[in-house]
Amino acid sequence: MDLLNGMNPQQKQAVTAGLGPILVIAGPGSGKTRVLTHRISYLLSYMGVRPYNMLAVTFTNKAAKEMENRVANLLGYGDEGDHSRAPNMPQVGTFHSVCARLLRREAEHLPFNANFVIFDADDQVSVVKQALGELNLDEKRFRAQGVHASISNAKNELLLPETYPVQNYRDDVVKKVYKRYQELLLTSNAVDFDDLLLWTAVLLEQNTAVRERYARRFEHVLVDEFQDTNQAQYVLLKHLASFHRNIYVVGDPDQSIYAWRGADYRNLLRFEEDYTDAQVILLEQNYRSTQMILDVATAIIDRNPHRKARRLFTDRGTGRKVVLYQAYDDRAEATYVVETIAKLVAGGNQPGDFAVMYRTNAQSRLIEEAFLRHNLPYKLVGAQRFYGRREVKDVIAYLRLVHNPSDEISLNRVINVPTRGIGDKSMASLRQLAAKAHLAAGDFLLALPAMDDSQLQSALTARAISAMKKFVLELRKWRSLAEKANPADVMDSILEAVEYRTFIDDGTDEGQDRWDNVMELRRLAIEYEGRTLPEFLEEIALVSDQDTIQGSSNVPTLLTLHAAKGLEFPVVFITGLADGTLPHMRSFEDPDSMEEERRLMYVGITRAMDRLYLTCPQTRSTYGYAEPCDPSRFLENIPNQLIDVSYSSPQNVSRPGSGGAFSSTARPAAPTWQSARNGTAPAQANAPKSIQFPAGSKVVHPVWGDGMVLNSRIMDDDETLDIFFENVGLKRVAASLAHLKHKT
DNA sequence: TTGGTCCATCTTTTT
DNA sequence: GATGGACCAA
Repeated sequence: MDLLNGMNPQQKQAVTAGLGPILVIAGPGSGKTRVLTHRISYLLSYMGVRPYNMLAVTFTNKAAKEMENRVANLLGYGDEGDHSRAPNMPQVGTFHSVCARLLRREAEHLPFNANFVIFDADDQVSVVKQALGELNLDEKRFRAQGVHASISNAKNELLLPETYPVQNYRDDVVKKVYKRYQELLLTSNAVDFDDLLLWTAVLLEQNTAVRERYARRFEHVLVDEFQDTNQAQYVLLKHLASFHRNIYVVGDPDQSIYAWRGADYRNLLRFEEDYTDAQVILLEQNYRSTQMILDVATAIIDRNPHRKARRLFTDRGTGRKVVLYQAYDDRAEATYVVETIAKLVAGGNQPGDFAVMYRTNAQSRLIEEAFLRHNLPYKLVGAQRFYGRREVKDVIAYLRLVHNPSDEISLNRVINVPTRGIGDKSMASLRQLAAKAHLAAGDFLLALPAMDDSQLQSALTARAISAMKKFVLELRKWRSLAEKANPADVMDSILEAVEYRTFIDDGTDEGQDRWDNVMELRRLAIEYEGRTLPEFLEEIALVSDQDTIQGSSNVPTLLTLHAAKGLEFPVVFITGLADGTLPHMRSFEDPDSMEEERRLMYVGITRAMDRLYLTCPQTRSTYGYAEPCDPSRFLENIPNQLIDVSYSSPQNVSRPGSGGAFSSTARPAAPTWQSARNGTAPAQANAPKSIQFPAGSKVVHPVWGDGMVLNSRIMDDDETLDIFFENVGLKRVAASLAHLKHKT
């Protein structure tokens, strides 16, 4: 059988396993996606399963698309183009998109209609704020973000407002807000991310007919990244597979990094308990990394208690030691990363071989700046950045309102953007009038031109009424356009009518950037030619950060450790390995969270194929201010023989636990891509060549404060100083990095 | 109602 | 060092 060519016995077993529940525990790089796609092809080609009777679920669109392409390829459809609509393809989708589709189809059984919009994280917080306001609750005491997190957690555990447990006053408040929150969503004909899962799970649980229909249809249900499912997802999968019981799940408890989102890797254990006849298959051989990298990964993850010992082995050879680098500060760290990449590119690596990973999004900034300083291109993974932009949200809100005028969050967002004389007062009156008429504010607004002015005048000023009427005329125009035109045409009509460019592009660079973002959104809309506005809206509501990764450009990738899951790169840098960053300080108190931080590091390490660099700064910037920090405690767990200590900045720095000192060496010079390619390195532009701080000078350091220079010399085009600081003692610093000032 | 300024808060991770 | 809210003058 061609499908099994080149597979190891465990992989073959996993692909050709019989019927019934199957649990595949797949370590990193063990060919998990390959097994899943081959399993699907095997069922279709050899077991006579019809595509219609199969469902495959992933967490990101990117994973779904990749699975689709690989299955299409195996089935001989070629690997080009969009196969999601091909007649012989099974349904492959993310949890959220599969649920959205199901809910639209079954809307008659639900308290909203099939045109519902999907509220994103910002929208959700706005709704919570509105609910808090209506309930007269102190928003200082009950932060909208926090209350929303509680509601979200409740939904992930399938708790409804009625069943929300109350043990203290705050619970009581959350329960009330939760109830009002759901009402507000329904008046907006909206659901949030969590609702997609929650409503689906509840519908399948409570409506026997619907459940039976889907359960009979899906002879085979396959799930990727099962360790990241939450309770809602677990339950809805269970219902979908309840008739045929052919549920095939693939996961790795060591890569569970979404507990904060309600994921529970114990679902893997629960699976074995709920399906006592489940076959369990272990994939242990790693095809990705060198043994050195796997040993470092094992050293980290082995410290987690309650962990079943698992081996990771490879036949890829020993490989090179992992490089550990301590930089003077986070800026120097970023410089080191970029210059090392440039050097390796000069040595023959492709720029696209590299990934730079970090714990928090904020850390990307300095890395980006370092790339920009060296005039080197990079790509940053993060859809949030784009869709979170004000101008992008504005335009999307217009489109959402056109599609679903009940959407009050979008209405509030755009009604006065650009300003058209309809302020908070007028909107409050409008909401009251709408509530009296039992209509959503937007629906009431649409009906407003037909109403008797005299009734309205008691609540609204003539000016407001006329402004609203004018807005309604536009809205109606866009709505009729949306019925026949492409999403991009609707967008154009809106942008022109409201003169949006004049509004956001003030001629400054930032204004130009804002307009560029709008045009980028338009470019995405153009791809939806021939498809409908709701399809466009649904897709942009459910994009994940990973979905924005473009494979084509040959440049380094910058991404969070979370976004790195499922990916692999020849060379990986994990940056910012400082205690408080990784592990994050918010996890210090909670042993479970600390275990998850460790898994996060493990995920990062196991992305690397050939080479791994671990870097940490001695100071980091928080809130814009620099503060000293210690190396990550996780670094202590890596045996010395696996590590090569690279150049460090010229300071005496000790690794925790090792007691060793770093030697002081030159820093590499700054190249550009072209010069990196040619192997020529121009001299560093801003390195001082003469002594600026002679012995005896009094200096001020931004972190360590006042000190006196004991010794000063030029080394490799930089001034190296030994300084005695009043507060922290003797330090060795590089003048180009230390931001020293003469004390006056 | 608008638009300016000033202040607090924020930073974990995201479908 | 960004962003959103509160506050205030016109």
